[in-house]
Amino acid sequence: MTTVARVVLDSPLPQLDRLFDYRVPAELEDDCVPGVRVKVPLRTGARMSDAYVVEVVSEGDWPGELSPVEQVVSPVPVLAPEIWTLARAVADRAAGVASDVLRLAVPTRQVRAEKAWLARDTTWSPPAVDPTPVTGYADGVLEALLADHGRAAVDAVPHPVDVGTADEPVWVPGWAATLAQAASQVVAREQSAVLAVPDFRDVTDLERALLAVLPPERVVRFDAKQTNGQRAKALLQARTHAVVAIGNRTAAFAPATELGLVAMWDDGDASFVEPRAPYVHTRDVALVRTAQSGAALLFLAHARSTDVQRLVELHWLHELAPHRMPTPKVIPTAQQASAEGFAAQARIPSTAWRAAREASQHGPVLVQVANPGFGTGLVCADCGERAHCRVCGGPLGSPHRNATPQCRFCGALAVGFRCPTCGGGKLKPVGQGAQRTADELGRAFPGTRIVVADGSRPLDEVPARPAVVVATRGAEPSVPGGYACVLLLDGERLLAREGLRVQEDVLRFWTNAAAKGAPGAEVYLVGIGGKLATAMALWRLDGPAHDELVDRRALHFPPAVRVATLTGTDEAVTAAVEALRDAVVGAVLGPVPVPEDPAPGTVRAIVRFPYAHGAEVAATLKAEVIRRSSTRRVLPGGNRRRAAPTLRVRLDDAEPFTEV
DNA sequence: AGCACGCCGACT
DNA sequence: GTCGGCGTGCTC
Repeated sequence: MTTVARVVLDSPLPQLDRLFDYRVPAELEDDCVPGVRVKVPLRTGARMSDAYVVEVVSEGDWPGELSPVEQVVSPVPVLAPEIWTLARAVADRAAGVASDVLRLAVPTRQVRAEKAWLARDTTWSPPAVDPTPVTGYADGVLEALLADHGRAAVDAVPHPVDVGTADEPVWVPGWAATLAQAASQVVAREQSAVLAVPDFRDVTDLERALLAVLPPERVVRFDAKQTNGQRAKALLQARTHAVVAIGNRTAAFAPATELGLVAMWDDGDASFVEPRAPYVHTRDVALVRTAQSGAALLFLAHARSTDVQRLVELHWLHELAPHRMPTPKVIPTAQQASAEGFAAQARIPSTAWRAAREASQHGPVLVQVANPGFGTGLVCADCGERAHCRVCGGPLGSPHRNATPQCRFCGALAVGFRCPTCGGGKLKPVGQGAQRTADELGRAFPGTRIVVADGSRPLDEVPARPAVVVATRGAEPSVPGGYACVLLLDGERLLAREGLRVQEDVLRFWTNAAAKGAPGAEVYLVGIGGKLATAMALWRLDGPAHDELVDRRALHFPPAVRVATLTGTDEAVTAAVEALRDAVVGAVLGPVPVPEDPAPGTVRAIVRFPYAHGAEVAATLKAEVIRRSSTRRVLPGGNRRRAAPTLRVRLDDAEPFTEV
């Protein structure tokens, strides 16, 4: 009887994206177990490919003669069976290659981490954990949902929460407290939780919240700033006992044993879009993983994404909102550019300005602005003409107040600027950045400490003392206990952008800043009226998501439908569109020539299809890609260089719709 | 990818 | 007659 290892090759080639059978030599049988890395011969004996063993069987599928496994690279099983199943399903959903997904899920080998893991004390297991009750929601509702393996869109607690003790407070965002409490419920049953958050600061907040309710050996961190060694260690640690795996996109692939909960904070954040093939969104990974594992699923957010709203309207997700919770007191102030001293200069309506000044006497006030830096550009002070670089024609900007204007593109200093239109020699900024607003507020709030936080000057936390904190959207520092008052400026500018997700994004920026306020703090939404202002004032953020989804359904735009972007030669794209003709919905967009022509003659088409046809569309496209990749084009002119693949496929890329 | 197999032009 | 061009196809 022969032992056969079925392996997945570490290759991005779509035609190799299936299991291959190899004979396991007797001397490797002990180590050649599912999950280990191996080297196997491919095509010719001398050429080796890296691979993972997926299963070991006594008889394979392959009728021909089997090549032997060359080497077991390490006896440590790094590919958990459920992660293989997840990668396979995620790749299939995206018409992609499983080994591309594995590259996201499994870090490269780290011998030190493996040695430490092999030398661990296997008799030790961590002490049992007591569940921490979930606060802020009706008694026991979230606990019951977790115990039932339920799924829900959860409105987050909209202010900071103290999860510490009486002597030592630990202030964390409301969502972080809820996720930590939910995770403790799951770990108390000796099940694991996987929690994905958009950015590094969120991981830090969540870790603090978790360590307040769980011992450190129950928390495993996966984040983008980790070294390979740390990631490899975390990967192995996640499988030893029930843990909470936290982190960014890759956390969704953490091989946590006995999965009881998958949760995401702020799934609408663009950081969840994976930039590497097959470009899967963490939300989709979470959905596939819960479907496979039966774990509970929570999407926490203040402003609901249209994607989650769609799942709510399908009754795939329950809705859960905080119980008897003070919400931010949002006061929309339609812009009155009244010439009222400093307030008008700082483009703050007088009511908001008075409230902010009053609040700044006893606590910090948050002012959210749109753009980083001093301003968005410079114009001639006399005629208002946009100032351009004399060297390259790029836009001029000013990094600091009174600094010499500089080209944004080539960096040339614009010394002795003369306006080509009117000959004027003075420039003034257009647009308002954090620094400029801070300067203006410094004059408007004499004697008050002014703090600036933006991309170039990040600040995680400011003390709960009187101050005015000017921050660009997304960079707002936290305050223990929350801000006394929040001012949201530049809303009109944020909404002026074009694109499918603008409204969703702006609501997320606003609500996430508003939730940094103390319970029931006043939040001034400046210059905004209409439905968005009403939704903010009522703190009912599912309304805009529903309205938006209605519009998208009418237009056949995502996420009402799924989309596939096909790029390649005219012939390949046309043939792929033809192969899909029975599955699509709405008009096919294109094929049209790609403006930024990767290779001459490249075209792009966008097809839209219902979710129900997803598996069929993905399989058809994958088959087309395989067909096209085995016959490659030779560039005209006898060029030895290989041409771009004749067909590339990307599913669920909303980017082409952002400029519609 | 990378390499073998296979069917048409210029050479000893 | 055959040596070799690179189009086509496969990899357990």
